Amino acid sequence: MNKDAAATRLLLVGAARRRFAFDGYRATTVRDIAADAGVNVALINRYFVSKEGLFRACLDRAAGGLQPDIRNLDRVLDDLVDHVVSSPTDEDSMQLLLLVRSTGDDRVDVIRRETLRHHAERLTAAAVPDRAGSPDDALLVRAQIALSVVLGMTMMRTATRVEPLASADEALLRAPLRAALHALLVL
Amino acid sequence: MNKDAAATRLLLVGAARRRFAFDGYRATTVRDIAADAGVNVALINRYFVSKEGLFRACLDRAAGGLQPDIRNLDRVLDDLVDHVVSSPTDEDSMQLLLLVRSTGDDRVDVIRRETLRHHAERLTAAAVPDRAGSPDDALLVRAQIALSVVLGMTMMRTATRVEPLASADEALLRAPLRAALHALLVL
Amino acid sequence: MNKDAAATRLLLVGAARRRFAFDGYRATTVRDIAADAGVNVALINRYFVSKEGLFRACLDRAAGGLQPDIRNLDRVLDDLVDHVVSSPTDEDSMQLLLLVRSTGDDRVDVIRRETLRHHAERLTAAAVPDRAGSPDDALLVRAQIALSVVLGMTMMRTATRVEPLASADEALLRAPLRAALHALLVL
Amino acid sequence: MNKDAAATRLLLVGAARRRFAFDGYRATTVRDIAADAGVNVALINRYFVSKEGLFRACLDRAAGGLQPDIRNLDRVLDDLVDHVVSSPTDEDSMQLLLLVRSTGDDRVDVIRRETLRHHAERLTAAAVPDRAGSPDDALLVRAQIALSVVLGMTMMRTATRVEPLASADEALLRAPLRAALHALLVL
DNA sequence: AATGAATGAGGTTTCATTCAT
DNA sequence: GATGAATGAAACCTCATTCAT
Repeated sequence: MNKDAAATRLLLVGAARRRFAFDGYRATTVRDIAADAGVNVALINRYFVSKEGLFRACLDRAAGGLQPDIRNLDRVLDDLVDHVVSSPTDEDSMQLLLLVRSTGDDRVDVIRRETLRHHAERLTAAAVPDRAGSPDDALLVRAQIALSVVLGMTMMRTATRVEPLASADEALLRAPLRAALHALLVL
Repeated sequence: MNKDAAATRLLLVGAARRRFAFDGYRATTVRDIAADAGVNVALINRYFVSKEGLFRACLDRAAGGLQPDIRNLDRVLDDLVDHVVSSPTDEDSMQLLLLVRSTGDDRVDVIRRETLRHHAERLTAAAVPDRAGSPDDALLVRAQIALSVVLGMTMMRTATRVEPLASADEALLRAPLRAALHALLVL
Repeated sequence: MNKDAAATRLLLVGAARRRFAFDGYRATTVRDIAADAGVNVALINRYFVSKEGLFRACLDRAAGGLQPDIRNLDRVLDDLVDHVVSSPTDEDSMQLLLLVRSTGDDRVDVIRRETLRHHAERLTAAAVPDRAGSPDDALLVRAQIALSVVLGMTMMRTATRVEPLASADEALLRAPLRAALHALLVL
Repeated sequence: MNKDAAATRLLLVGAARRRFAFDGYRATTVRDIAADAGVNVALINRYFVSKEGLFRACLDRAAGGLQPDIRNLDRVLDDLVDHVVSSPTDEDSMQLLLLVRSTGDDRVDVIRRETLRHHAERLTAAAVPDRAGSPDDALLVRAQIALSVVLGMTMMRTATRVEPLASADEALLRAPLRAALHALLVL
């Protein structure tokens, strides 16, 4: 019995992120999460009020990752590629998946969409620094397509687990992925 | 009160495809599907044994779509692009989404993965006709990344509905999407 | 297995009225009610949406009873007395108890209070027919005190079961009860 | 952080009486009581073993109130009337309510019934002093009906809050209430 | 003595499925 | 063949209580 509340919360959020990202919101039960975290189910409600509250907490942390705040487009592309190639193993790789997992609650949906839009705006800022303030739709669409690539691949590799993509070596992934992103973001 | 069994089955599969693709497997209830189809709930079990059986029937039909059986790579790329731009409105646009919706049943998962792999092989065949019989992993990976692009965008447009991507005009989508696919499949 | 929906609803409402009146809203579980009615628990939600919906349905029926729509005050007093003396055995005797059982839901509380007030107004109309339209507070208070007597005794006899009151013979109850009501309503 | 155990107990019993009387036993949570008392929840179990133990402690104190140990019937009637008119505000007014709040535990029920019966006997002693030792059922029933009046009105005024009764002025209540009690207890 | 963390039992509700007409 | 009724399993959540500090 661990008597550290903060640690327990982290345990729960960690377990929840994995389950939500991998199995989807509806398919994961709070008992699954609690079992993974090794704590009692009731603590989910105690600390996060509801299953949805726990999901929201996962989103909050997820919003932190995938932050390309550098002005160097090359570095940004590298980050995106890194994000994908590390996907089945890395902790952060599930953050993007969380953003497409629906809970059925409208307020959560709004947060999800805003977060995704925010990421896209950051990408456009990196791609066309001089027009950073007011990106037009054409640019945003390109950025969001780029995010779609990352998202689609992460799904295929982690959730759907299609071979050979899922267990493909880093060497096989980097070149084509970078080519695709390059075609989208470098004008 | 439709006395034509075959027609009822079609009605159910149609409604189920929409629901499964859009809301996910767990989030859609058989009552939703039956209501959409305008038939009695019990008929789902009568005709498809179980909810999972209905999903399997949707997969069977889904496997039929997205068949690039032409040897012309240009046409194939056009088909993929068409698939995406028609996504929120078109009936067939949800077929790919079905392939990433998990049911929790392992046997269904196998079918899903095989279908996706099959699609990838067809894509490689179109890309490199002379090596059609035995594609190497590098080619398959490229094809699956291409599918990931289509898949990721379809999710963003239909399920997640991120703007401006979701309601972007065809004119804004075609060029970047085609560029990305070109970078992936044309060597 | 009874396949008559209307009959099942009646069964449930009947069992619920007894339980709610006797044990109180919070103390009665939907499983208790379903067991008493001899039907499956899920039917409560099917037919009445929620436990609270079932309670509301009980209130609706309860509102029908205890209707002294006769202009003869003597008859009205007799009715009230009858209501009390029949209390532990009679079906209708629990209707007044329902009106003081709180659910915690504010909307239900409003209904309860309105129903009680409505009963009081009817009583005043019987007591002072010529001022039926606009009873003043003094009259309403007297009527509500009379209702309190009926209510208090019903509680004591059915829920609390204090002896000798609970099993007191009709002969012992009528005279004092009627005297009290007379003192309240006959000016 | 009160270091005085006795004071903490009083705080808890006070808060519990209010909650139990007003909301009922099942509807009040031990956390509510602890919060009202401003102490930690675990102390309820520490000092009173269980929620039921706390209720029992409330009953013990409640038994002390409403003691018409005077031989003057007029004074006794005044006390009863006072008890009712002071009901929404006064601390002691909830003591009678406690006596009709069931916990579901049979042993507690016995205590409750005995306490109520005891009160009735005291009333008969005041009404007919010469037969104080062995009251017959007819007298006890009259006394218990009188208690029912007080109880019913207290419920209507505090728990159900029916208007105009709940906020009726003392002047409007005294006369009819005394008339009813007089009809019951003065032979 | 007091507190916050943790637990387990039990409550309501949802939902896929089966039964009977 | 089709329908509404009925069922049981399981999900989320609440809450009294116990544990460890």
